[in-house]
Amino acid sequence: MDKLSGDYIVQPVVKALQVLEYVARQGHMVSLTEIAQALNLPKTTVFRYLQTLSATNFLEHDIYRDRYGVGCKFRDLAKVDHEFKALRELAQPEMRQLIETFNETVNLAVLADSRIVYIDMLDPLRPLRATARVGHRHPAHSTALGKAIMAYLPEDQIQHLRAEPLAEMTIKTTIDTSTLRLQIADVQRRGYAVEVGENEDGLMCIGVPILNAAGYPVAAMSLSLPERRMSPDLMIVAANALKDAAGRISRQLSLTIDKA
Amino acid sequence: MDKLSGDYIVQPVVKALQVLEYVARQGHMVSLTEIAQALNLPKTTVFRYLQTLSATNFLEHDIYRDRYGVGCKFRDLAKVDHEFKALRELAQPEMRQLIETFNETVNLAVLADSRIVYIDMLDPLRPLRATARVGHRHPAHSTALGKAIMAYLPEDQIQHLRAEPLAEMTIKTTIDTSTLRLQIADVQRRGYAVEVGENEDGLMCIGVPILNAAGYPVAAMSLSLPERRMSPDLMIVAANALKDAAGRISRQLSLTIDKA
DNA sequence: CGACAGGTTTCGCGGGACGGAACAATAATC
DNA sequence: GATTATTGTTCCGTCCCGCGAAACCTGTCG
Repeated sequence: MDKLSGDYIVQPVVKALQVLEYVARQGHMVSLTEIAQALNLPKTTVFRYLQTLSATNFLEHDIYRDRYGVGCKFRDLAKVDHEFKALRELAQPEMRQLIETFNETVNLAVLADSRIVYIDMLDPLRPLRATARVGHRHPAHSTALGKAIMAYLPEDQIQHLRAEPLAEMTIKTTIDTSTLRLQIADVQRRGYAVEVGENEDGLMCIGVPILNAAGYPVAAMSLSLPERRMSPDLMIVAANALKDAAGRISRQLSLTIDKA
Repeated sequence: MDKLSGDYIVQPVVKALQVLEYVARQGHMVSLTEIAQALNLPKTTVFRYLQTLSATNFLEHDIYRDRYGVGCKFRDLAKVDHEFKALRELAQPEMRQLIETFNETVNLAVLADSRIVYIDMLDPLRPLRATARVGHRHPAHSTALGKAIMAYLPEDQIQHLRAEPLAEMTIKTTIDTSTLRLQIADVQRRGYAVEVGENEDGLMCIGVPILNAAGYPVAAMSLSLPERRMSPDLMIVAANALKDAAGRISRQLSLTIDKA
């Protein structure tokens, strides 16, 4: 009971989490009284927490035998977290390798609400570098990351992404849907996406998708650098390096993640 | 806001869980203000929940960049739950098969605090049947389930189990440590454990271990029946059926559970 | 039928959760 | 480097609501 009683510690939350923990550790459904005795809490109090935890689906209440077990919300969150963690950990060594090879910013992103979200990033120690940060969002159509993911999405989901008009990030941003469609076809053929100054002036990006076992693009990885530092040779080398790295990540993901 | 406002719903808990959920779903570390805005809650309130969730290790606080992510306690619980769930689901069909074949009680149990805990159970529809229920505990040394697990435990852990004197459940209970040692050697040789009237008078039990990929006995499965219904023939058949079933479960467990 | 265990409801009290506002620390901008 | 903006932390008074003892209900067993 050291740090669990500070000024900013909310007691109901602490106790409810104790209940949650106790239930999860038992491995079988448990009764109200058992929990109350094990945690030295009044029956009434535990009852309220169980109601609350069940209402939020963190616990599940078997009404018939009045027992409580772990609920679907908890399992959902655990799964989501597990997958993100696996993705980031598998991508990490590949990203290190890439930044070491090219000395340019390497990004990892996923699609959320029709936009891409950066979930990891490695910056070189150079003065000039990309300005995006982990957690920032950009439109899918103006980034190589977004184009890479879109190219491997089922047709109906692509449609959905173009429901609202395409935002114009810079003068070069592709805002015409039929042009975008052609670009996506290119990505499908080549296996990587390129964007030059469409998202931020003077910056370009090469992006590749990371696929799960079912071939669905769960994420994308990119190399981001100033236009002036690009050359045709570098483009080929970088695109291939990215494709190889993403392929390795995809393959390992399929092994790690539960199919269920 | 339907069932989240009933009489027995504790508001602080509901809101803290919303914070937890939001953080888990982002896939990257997030800031206080971002959470507060996303959930339409006052900064101060979110601050308190974050402190509380961090203090309990459900969240992790990166002090350097003031960002919050999923914590180790949450991941621990998720892992424990996942393993129990996998065990129960893989064992289920085998247990069904066994009860169909023998029409006697089938038990699934794990070791906790030097005692075995029943985590699943299938009863036949016969009048005479075992009285234990899911969640009940018995001493390890007086049950076939416990002996089966002990026989596959590393030596130092077996020692630990015999630290306190062996409780005498019935007149037949093995309370002599050297006798117990001989029984365990038998189990190691045969691959299954037998107990007759040691835990409850008139009842006997045949138990087999379920091993994980490392060969550690994570659980045990047993067939439990009245002594009078047993015969030498039945013993052989049942022991083999149990060993086969447990082997299949063990093998599938190794595939399902993350090695990490 | 009476006793008992386990879950649910009631109710009055008082602590502590609440959140606005002030403050501090850090980052961004010029 | 000065200034502004942004974000995290602390303070404090209000009042709500979380608390828990006790009463109540329900099903089970001897």
